[in-house]
Amino acid sequence: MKDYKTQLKRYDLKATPQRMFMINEIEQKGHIDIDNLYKSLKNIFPYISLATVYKNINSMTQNGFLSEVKIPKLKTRYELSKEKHAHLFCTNCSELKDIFIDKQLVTNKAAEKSGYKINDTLITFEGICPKCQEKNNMVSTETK
Amino acid sequence: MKDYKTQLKRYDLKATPQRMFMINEIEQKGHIDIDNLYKSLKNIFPYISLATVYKNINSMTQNGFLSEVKIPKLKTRYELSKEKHAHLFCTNCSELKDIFIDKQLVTNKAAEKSGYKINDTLITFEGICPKCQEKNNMVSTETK
DNA sequence: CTGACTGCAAACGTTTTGCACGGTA
DNA sequence: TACCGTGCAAAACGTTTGCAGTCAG
Repeated sequence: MKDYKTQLKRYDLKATPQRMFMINEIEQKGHIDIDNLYKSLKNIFPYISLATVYKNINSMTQNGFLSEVKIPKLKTRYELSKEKHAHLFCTNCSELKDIFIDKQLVTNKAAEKSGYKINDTLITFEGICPKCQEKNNMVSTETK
Repeated sequence: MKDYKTQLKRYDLKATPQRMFMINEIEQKGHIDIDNLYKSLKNIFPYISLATVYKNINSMTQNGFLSEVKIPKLKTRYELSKEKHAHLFCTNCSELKDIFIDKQLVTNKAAEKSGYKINDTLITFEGICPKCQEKNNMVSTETK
């Protein structure tokens, strides 16, 4: 567990217990949406307000401490900002994972073809994760 | 202008005037959000209801006739479903453009590294479009 | 001690729903 | 003619705001 306090200070945010636990929860889960975050927080702070969760998500997202991850047909999830990466989304179990790959080639190609000056490349791969592939195989074997 | 009527029939949807114009508008604009679509429709159908727009967007999105385009910090925009492509988004003027590039290489790399069976690769490039680059240069030249 | 943060309640904006009428096939 | 689609109004949902009290620095 990293030194969130110092990081928050850098963003002029106070290290309240609610906020500390929010960050901890986001790091543990990797990616989480507002509802699930709120539910987790309720276990520790029964009187926490949804408004507080929103206010903190917003303040931490605005200054770049957190990032939004938007995927079609899915509620927005949040993650700690980290070095550039892509996302893997399992359309079967909804798992969302980071993957670190080199985007340089495809980015260069797009820049060349379009004339855009590209500052960021967002990639989400949708498919079936290894675990779900296994499960599907077991099922199709059973039903033979 | 393509034969929307036949396409709609394939999806068991009736070709109402409202729906036909929605599709036409989406094709013209390329990508559009609910609000702007509603405003355009009002010009032709002054009594059209927002509920109708939502209902049609939903029915046409569910069966794949339309696709959602979600970009961080932006309202969801809709486009006609078409062959796989990526998106270019200008963070200066908010233009959203299609770009047809080969995603095979980066997709293969991700599949190999992760073990996922990848069915779709969503890519959005964020940057500055050629027009805005020009404008910026003119400004910086003027103020020299 | 002071300003930022919290919880609560109300406000606000967006999306969905139910219903009676009208239009497409 | 039979339903699906429309418009309207209300409901439901998600998010933001204002305020008074509390806590971190």
